[in-house]
Amino acid sequence: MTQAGSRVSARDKLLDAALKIVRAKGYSATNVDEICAEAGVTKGGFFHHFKSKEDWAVAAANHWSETTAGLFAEAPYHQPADPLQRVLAYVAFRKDLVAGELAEFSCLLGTMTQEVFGTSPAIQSACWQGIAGHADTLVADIQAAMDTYGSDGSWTAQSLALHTQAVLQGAFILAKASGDPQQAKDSIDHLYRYIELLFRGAGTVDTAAT
Amino acid sequence: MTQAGSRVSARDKLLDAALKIVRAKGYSATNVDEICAEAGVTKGGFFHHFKSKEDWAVAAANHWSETTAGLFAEAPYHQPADPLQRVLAYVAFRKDLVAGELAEFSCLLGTMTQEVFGTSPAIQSACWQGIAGHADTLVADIQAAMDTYGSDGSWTAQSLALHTQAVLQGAFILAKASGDPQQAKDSIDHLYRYIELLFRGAGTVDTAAT
DNA sequence: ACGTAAATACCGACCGGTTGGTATTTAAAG
DNA sequence: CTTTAAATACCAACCGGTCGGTATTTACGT
Repeated sequence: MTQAGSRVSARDKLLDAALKIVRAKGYSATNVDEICAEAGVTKGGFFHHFKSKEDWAVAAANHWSETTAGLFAEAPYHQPADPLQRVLAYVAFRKDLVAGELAEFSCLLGTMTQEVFGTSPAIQSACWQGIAGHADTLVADIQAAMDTYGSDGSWTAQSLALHTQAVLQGAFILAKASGDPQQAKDSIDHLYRYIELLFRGAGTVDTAAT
Repeated sequence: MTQAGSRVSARDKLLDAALKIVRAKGYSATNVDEICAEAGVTKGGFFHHFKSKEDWAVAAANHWSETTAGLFAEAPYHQPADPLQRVLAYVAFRKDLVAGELAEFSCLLGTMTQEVFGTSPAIQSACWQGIAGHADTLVADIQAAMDTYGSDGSWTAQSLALHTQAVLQGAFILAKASGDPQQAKDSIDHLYRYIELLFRGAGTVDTAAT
């Protein structure tokens, strides 16, 4: 509702600041002054755009969901003709994203969820929508793989899609606890192997996750 | 005002309060007054036993690790003669623990890790020691299963043990985000299936996870 | 095209309740 | 009498949020 091309609005800068600060310090430990300093905006500007810190967090969660949705939509893992290969390529892509600083590759939604699930239904809901919405983007490929290669009927495409998100979130926690990103990669390797095994005997080309 | 009867020290009550409050609200959002109120101790008592809130959190993390270690040591999943069955029974046991309120079955260490990994090395370290130490209790059984039934050499017992913890932590996040414990159970089912598949063809008795 | 009024964006000083932590005091134990 | 445990009173910094005001854009009548 504002904003032509060049200059970035204060609102956007405040939203971008969330990605950086909240992932590094968590939601509660992040104070408004700090957000403003990071964004180069004053407190008055903050409360002009958001009626509360909670309101800002909800907007930040949605902003994150939209931003990452764009990133994943254009990622190369959609290229393989085989649906199973697309799913495996997704997992490999997620593993590749694990690089650099911990706060840079972890998920804003998972980080906030733990802190607010009992105190802020609004933020919690925004986080869940983002996570579940992202998982939904995997369902079609998983289902296609099930249709193509068969499955034993003991699980659904959606539950596997959500499981991938659980593994990723858990992988981030191990990385944060240990201080070692490799810890996350190791867990993602297990996820990759699991999906291979689910379709083993089918036409898996078997590209090992390095 | 010494309590007659069930003589629990103020220190222990403060530590127990951590389990309840931190898991429900997170570390940063938990304030000392609230801890004291929950424990039935005054602020003076709190700072008599802990030199700071951070010090208390470190003690709480260690307290948690010790308490749960006792719980798991005496749990029935060690009974099966077959090592693979013991591992699977462990996963099933973890699934059974998912019951009641979210804050009651989730992990204190995973919850705190996300908030403090960038700000408190002391708490972070205590969390990692607890998680890694618990994972270590699974390594012998996993290794024995590998020795008994073979493995393709692409993964280690320790990495699988840590992966189980990653899945559990991630499962808790999905449960918290969605507000539905079943979300966690579904993910744990996938973990169970993964371990079965890793040893498929071996002497798996195949007890389906309900 | 132009003046103007209203809306929007943004600023920064300030407020009052909260928070982690301290200083002092009292109670009980050995 | 000394040590340890725990309570009361208190504080200074902090933090989310408010408020009055200014700069900039948009809407519109003429």
